[in-house]
Amino acid sequence: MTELVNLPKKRKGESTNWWEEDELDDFSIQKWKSLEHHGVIFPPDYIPHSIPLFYDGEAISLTPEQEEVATWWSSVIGTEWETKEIFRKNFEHNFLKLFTSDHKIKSLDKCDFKKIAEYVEAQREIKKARLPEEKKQEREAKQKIDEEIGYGIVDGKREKISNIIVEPPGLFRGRGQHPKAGYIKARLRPEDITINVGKSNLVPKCPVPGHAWKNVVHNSYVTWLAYYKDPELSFSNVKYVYLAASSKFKGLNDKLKYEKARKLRGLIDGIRSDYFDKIKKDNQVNKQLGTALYLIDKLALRVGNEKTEDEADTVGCCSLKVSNISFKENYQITLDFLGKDSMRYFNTVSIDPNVHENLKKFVEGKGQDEELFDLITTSSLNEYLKTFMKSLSAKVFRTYNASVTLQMLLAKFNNKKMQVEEKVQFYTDANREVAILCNHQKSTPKNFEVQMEKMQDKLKDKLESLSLLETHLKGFLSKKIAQNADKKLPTSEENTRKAIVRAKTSVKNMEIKLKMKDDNKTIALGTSKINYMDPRITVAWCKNNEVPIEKVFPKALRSKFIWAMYTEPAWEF
DNA sequence: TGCGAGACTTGGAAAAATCTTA
DNA sequence: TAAGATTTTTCCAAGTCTCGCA
Repeated sequence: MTELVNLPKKRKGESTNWWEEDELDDFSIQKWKSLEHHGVIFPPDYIPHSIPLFYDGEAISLTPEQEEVATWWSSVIGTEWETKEIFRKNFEHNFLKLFTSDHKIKSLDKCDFKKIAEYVEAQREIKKARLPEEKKQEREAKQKIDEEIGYGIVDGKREKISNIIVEPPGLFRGRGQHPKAGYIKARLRPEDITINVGKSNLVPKCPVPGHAWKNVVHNSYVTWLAYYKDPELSFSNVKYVYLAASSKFKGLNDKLKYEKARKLRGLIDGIRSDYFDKIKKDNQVNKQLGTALYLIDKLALRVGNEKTEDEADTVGCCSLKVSNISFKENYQITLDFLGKDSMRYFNTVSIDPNVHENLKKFVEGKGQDEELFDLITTSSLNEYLKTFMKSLSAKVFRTYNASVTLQMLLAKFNNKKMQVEEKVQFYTDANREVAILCNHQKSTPKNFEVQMEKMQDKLKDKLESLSLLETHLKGFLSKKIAQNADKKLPTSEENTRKAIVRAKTSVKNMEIKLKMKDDNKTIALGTSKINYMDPRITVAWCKNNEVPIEKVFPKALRSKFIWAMYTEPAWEF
């Protein structure tokens, strides 16, 4: 077999790779013994441009603080954020708070940001028009900083950090109908940052003169290097600074995740028969547990934790409402709800008759806004799962089903003679099935229709030249001179035949490309690749079928899944 | 038991990088 | 060889799930 993957060569006796170590220290308890890093860095200060805002036609000069916020709004103009009601309302509320109560600015509608927006646009153009040389210099400067402070040292090993620059201030872009979208994210200071380093390691120097970190801790039971929380936004989550995906911390956890899903594979038959028992004969609580788990297993739904009022109103399995389900003939149901990131889940499926009957009962006598599964919680469901395996939880089913589906689909491959491109397409088709199962969507790309038309035109051209060649060939066969002899057509019968073969391939490739583009229009393939499908399935398949791994895993994924790159061709999930 | 804090994974959009094409 | 298309990476929002506390 050819060497398909460029891997670091192992030296004799060397075992510095965590995935090759027989005995891993108990990672579930203590994560590290020594931890050293440079802390975080802050985005550059705001540089005022002194362009006024116009209010009722009158130029109003702004303080730097007001101006910065006005500039954020200006950069939103022309996007859908500008007209999004909640975003607009919250922004107005928070923007007006920056002015004293006797200030004449009282309403966003009367604010004219045109001049600032022009400035923002001009800045964009300048950035876009940078010469390649400038871009290169910028990139190199960035890399230098990254090289200097973008790494930490964990137990003596140098590891990449994923996010050393703290989040810049700006407008909070909550998805869907997030009730707080449009709020102002504050500029963070060192006094907002808690640093985590080893007790005997150097505490990173605060990069802002005259300031100090909020706190320095030595917590070896966690993997974060620092955390912060926006001091102004009560609803905002804590943000952590972690090592990059290629690190041991992330890689080991990732591997453990897939191993857990593999364990589930061994238990799945028993679990399925158990939840079918619950579905059929137990009491109401158990009926709901069994039914919910059935949906999670069959449809790869998320578990659906309760949400607070400060979040968008989305649901998962346990939080489904009566309004999200409708019943069809032949034991079919339609689920229609907004899931994570307010992505719509809309699916009509045939389900088990007992489940169908249960669901109908759960809905009986309830209002549209009431919970379908009112007797269970995500905690009680996960507790039920713990009876099968200590570490089992609902999300493992998504990992398990995604991986099993990929493996099953890839196993159907039986044409090693295919071109690599066709093999990759086969893989992509399998990937897409998984993405559809997990409901990973993306919005239709800009200009999609135009691009499709262009491709259709090209295909038409190709078909035309093919038929031209075929006519030309007939000319040879009937010993007549072809009609289009003036055009550049092959001068011999043999060459014409060859040209026809080439043209046919070209047509076929174009058709495939066109179909792929259309099929992938709203399907996001990356999420399942990055998070759900065990990479070892992909690596083994690639090795078996002589597909270079870089055709399916780009650089970042290859280093994220470095632990899976040595997988044997015979490996199975 | 219910709840919120805390830590970690998962997610789509946008930016940046790279490839393709006229 | 620049513009456009496509792929890859970055960004940061939004999930899951455990744990400790009242």
